[in-house]
Amino acid sequence: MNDEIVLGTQECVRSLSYVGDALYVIGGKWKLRVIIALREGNTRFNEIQRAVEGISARVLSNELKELELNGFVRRVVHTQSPVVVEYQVTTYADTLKDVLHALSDWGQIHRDKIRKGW
Amino acid sequence: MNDEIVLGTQECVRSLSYVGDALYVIGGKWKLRVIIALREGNTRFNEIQRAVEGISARVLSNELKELELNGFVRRVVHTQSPVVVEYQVTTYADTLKDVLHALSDWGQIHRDKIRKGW
DNA sequence: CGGTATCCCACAGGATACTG
DNA sequence: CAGTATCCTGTGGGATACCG
Repeated sequence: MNDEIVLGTQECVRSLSYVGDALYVIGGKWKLRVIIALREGNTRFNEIQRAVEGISARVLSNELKELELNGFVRRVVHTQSPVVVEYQVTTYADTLKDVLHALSDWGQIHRDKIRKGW
Repeated sequence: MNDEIVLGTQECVRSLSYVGDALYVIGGKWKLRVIIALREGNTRFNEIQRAVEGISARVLSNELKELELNGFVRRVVHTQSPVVVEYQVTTYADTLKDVLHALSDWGQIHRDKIRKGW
């Protein structure tokens, strides 16, 4: 088995377009980070903002709306006082598990490479 | 085995930063697409440009330079006439294999979801 | 707490033209 | 073919202030 050549040309062409689709929804600087923070167990707005270092309230607000539109997040308002807003990851966000793992693993590989000075 | 809860809090914190690192180098609209095109077997500048739909020469040129800086690509000039410039993926780019697969698989999942109207 | 409103700007990246 | 040069625009996103 040669696992260097993992994709034939046809598969690559399709891959190119699938990856394009993926990047379209989960690309950008913040989307995946916010999802990770949510999966980490953060549900409240300010909690998430603290978890995702560097994100502003405005941007977080926008990201959460988009994530909701794309079915990754559910916004739940508990109307009993005190009124509490919760952001819950949906099961659909779980489908990103492999992507998240792969990226995290690779980030680790890359960081090591940098640290060792190549 | 509960594979819904895949990461503990500590792991997630680290994951967040690793994914951050990863996105820093391979984030953006074009990087992964260019790498896929290269892995697909395209080596010449115009070939790559044709494979990566929508990318302009200016942007492709920049992306290739950055990818070279990050060790994903090797620029080889064959000085025998006719002079030919080739872009070769390095073995380091192969470490992205899992990321690419995960993204491609997920893109497919997502496209299906959209197609079915959720 | 959970946001919104405003203002602002750097920069990714598009369009087009041109070159050795 | 393999780019570079120029010019220009959109928008992602930072800073700050404010609100119920």
